[in-house]
Amino acid sequence: MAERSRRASRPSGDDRQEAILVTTEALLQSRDFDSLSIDELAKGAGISRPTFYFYFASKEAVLLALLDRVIRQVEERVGALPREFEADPASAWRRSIAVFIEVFSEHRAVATAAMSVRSRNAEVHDLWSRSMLSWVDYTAEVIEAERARGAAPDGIQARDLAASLNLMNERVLLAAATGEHPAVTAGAELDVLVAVWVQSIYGVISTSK
Amino acid sequence: MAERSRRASRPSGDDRQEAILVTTEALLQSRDFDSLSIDELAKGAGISRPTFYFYFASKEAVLLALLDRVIRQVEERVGALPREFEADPASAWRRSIAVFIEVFSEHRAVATAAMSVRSRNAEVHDLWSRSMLSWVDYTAEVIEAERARGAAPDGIQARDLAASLNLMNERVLLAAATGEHPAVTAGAELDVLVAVWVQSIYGVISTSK
DNA sequence: ACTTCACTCGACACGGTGTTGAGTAATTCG
DNA sequence: CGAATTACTCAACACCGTGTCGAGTGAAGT
Repeated sequence: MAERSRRASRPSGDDRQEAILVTTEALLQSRDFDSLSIDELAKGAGISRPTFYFYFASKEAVLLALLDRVIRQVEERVGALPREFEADPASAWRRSIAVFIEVFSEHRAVATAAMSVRSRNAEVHDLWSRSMLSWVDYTAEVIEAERARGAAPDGIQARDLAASLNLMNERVLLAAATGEHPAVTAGAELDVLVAVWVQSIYGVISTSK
Repeated sequence: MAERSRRASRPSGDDRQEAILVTTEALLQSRDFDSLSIDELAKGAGISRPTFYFYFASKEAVLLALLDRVIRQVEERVGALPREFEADPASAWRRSIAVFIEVFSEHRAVATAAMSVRSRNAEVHDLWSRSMLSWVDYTAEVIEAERARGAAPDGIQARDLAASLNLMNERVLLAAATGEHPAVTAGAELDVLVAVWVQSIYGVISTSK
């Protein structure tokens, strides 16, 4: 929108804003979000602390901007996926879940920082909530469609199932990203998650005692 | 162990320690853990801020003590449960999961505070991790036993499945406790979680296209 | 009686946050 | 072209919460 700086003696505002974002994500690779001081982010971007406040209201606001980019990326990639569950449902679910895993691990630092800040910061919480909500909606919709066409058996509320599965993914991927214990075997996350999803959406209990 | 205070003019150390714990859990009912200052906890227990440090090294240490009690309670109650999966596996799983839900909601405030602090505090993180680990171990053991006796079909690693399911429970219950969105329909948590557990442990995919 | 031990707090130093107010360099406008 | 405006910058300050230090106090043990 803005036609900017044609050879400015000091870097333009957009550059500095970007520099703050880049510095923050870089520092986040090796450091805890909480341990970052605004002074560090400012210094990293080549500005003073007060100047930082010209661009962002707080370090949480920086994280919010970073998280927003990551979420947009997931949305883009998930949106680009074909919605074909008829032929091979397991593969279709697998493709969707794979997108999360990819983006989550590409931006591990931002994702884990966001998860840890979520409980204290309303904006981060809301942004994440809203995305989760849209993924849960999508999941519930597909489950209902699968039940309608007879591919999946009826059971608990589709929306509750969808919420549980999505929350499971969030937590399992977070555990994997931070190297927590317990966690799913490294590298097996996709297989394991898909197995639970498919099992609980399409599975029936074998009554053979 | 210690034979204490027979009529002391000032309250005994144990009383004050307890007062800090009580005050903290009380404040946590209505307030964010982060928003609590040590001064408030001290004032609430009728002591000065420096005196607080005589009893606890930080407010995180108070939370750690509180969390420890909650975890012990879960362990006690789960340990008291009969381990009889043969006759009615679904009910057996349901009983175990129900214990978590009960204790979790009885001490909602402590549980949610602990979850939000976990990422910043190694001791809280480790304490919780250790408990999760023991629950995952137990779950994996039972799954393997169920597979061995032919009640459950083989599938992904029992330990990975156990980890995923336990992490799902943690996250779903946290979402419920904090009134997040998305969350499972209030009151339906137990049914939903049991459904997913049973389905993914015992279920087989209906191959009827 | 004096020593020791458990406990208490006033006062301080420190570190991080957010704001204020004065300044400078490009840009726009008459 | 020169003046006003806009965009940006930072030194300095006020504030708040943390953690520590060192001097106390009173009960219990010897």
